[in-house]
Amino acid sequence: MKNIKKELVELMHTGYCSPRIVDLAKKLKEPSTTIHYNIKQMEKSKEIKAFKAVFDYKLIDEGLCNYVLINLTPDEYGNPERIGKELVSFPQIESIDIATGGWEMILKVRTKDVDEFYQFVKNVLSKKGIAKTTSLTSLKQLKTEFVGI
Amino acid sequence: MKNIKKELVELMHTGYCSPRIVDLAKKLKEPSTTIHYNIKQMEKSKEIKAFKAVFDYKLIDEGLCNYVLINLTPDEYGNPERIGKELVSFPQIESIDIATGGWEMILKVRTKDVDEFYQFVKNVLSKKGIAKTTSLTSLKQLKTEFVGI
DNA sequence: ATATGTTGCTGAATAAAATTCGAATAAATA
DNA sequence: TATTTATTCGAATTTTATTCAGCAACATAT
Repeated sequence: MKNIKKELVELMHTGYCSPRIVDLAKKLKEPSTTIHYNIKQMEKSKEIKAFKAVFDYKLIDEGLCNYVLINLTPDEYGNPERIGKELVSFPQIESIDIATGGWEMILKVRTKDVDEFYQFVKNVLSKKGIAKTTSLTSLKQLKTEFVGI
Repeated sequence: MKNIKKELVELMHTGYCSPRIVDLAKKLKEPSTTIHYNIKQMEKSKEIKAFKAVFDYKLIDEGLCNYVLINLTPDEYGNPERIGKELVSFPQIESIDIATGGWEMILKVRTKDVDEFYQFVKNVLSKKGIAKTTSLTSLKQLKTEFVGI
C-alpha cells in the first residue's frame, strides 16, 4: 500500500484543482463555453489565484488551530513585510496578515497537536524582530475558508 | 454583456471545483486511476470537505478584511455554538472559531469597504449574547487559505 | 448617426480528462 | 495458513474541457 494520501493533501492544499465548468453552466443556465471564457478571464486578470481543496483538519493531522497575535520590536515597525515573507513558506501557516489595533501581525497556524505547535513557536516565533506573541487556541471551528462545518 | 462573474465568484467561493487527477498523477508518478480511487476515499471519509477557488479579494469587492474578537455575555458562555451557528450563513464571514484566551469567539470577515463592514457590525454583532467586540483590521495579507500572495 | 475597433458570447468539432469495471495484488484478520 | 477486505491499475467508456470561428454587444471616434 502506497501512502499517497499525505502527498495528495499537500498538493491539494494550495492547488491541483480546477472549476467544474459543466456544473457551473447548469447552475447558471449558461453555455459551458461562456463559463469557460469567463473563468479564463478571471484567471488572466488574477482575480482567481488558485483552486484548492478544503479539508476536515481534525482528520488530516492538523487538528490544532491557533491564532497567533504578534507584537514586533520597534525597529521592525517600518517593514513588517520582511518577517512576513520569511513566514510565507511554512506549511503550518494558513494565513498571515499585517494588522493594526494592538498587534502588528496575525497568523493562523494549524498543527497536529501541542507538541508540534510548541516546535513551531520555538522555531518560527523566536525570529529576530518579534517582541511578544499571544496565542488564541481554537476550541471548535464552525466555518473555515468560507466552508461551514 | 451578462454579469456572470459575480455569480461564478459566489459559487466557487465554497465549491463547484474538483481535483485535477491527471496532473496529480503526473506529479506523483502514479496511475490516474489510483489517484482517483484515493481521492474518492478521502471524500467518502469526509477528510475532504470541498474543492473551491481562492481569490484576490482586493479584485472582487472583498478588499477589507477584519478579525473580530468577541466577548459573549455570561449567560451565553455555556453554548457559544448557538450564536456561531446563526453566523455561519453570512457570506462575509470566512471563518468562525470558538476560542479561549480572552475572547470566546473569533471571526474573520471580508467586506467591500468600511461602509459594508459597518453594516455588518450593526446587523450581525448586535445579536443577543454578544457583550463586546474588538476589530483588528488587516492592512495587508501575505497569505490566505494557505495560498501566498 | 455611422463607422471602426474591441470585447464578450456561443455552437460545433476536437482534444483531453474523469469514471467505470474487472482482474490482480497486497494487507488485514481469523 | 486460509479467508476476507482493501488497494492498485490497465483498458474501455463516458463525460468534460478546450479550441475555434463567427456573430452580437459595446465603446469610441468620426
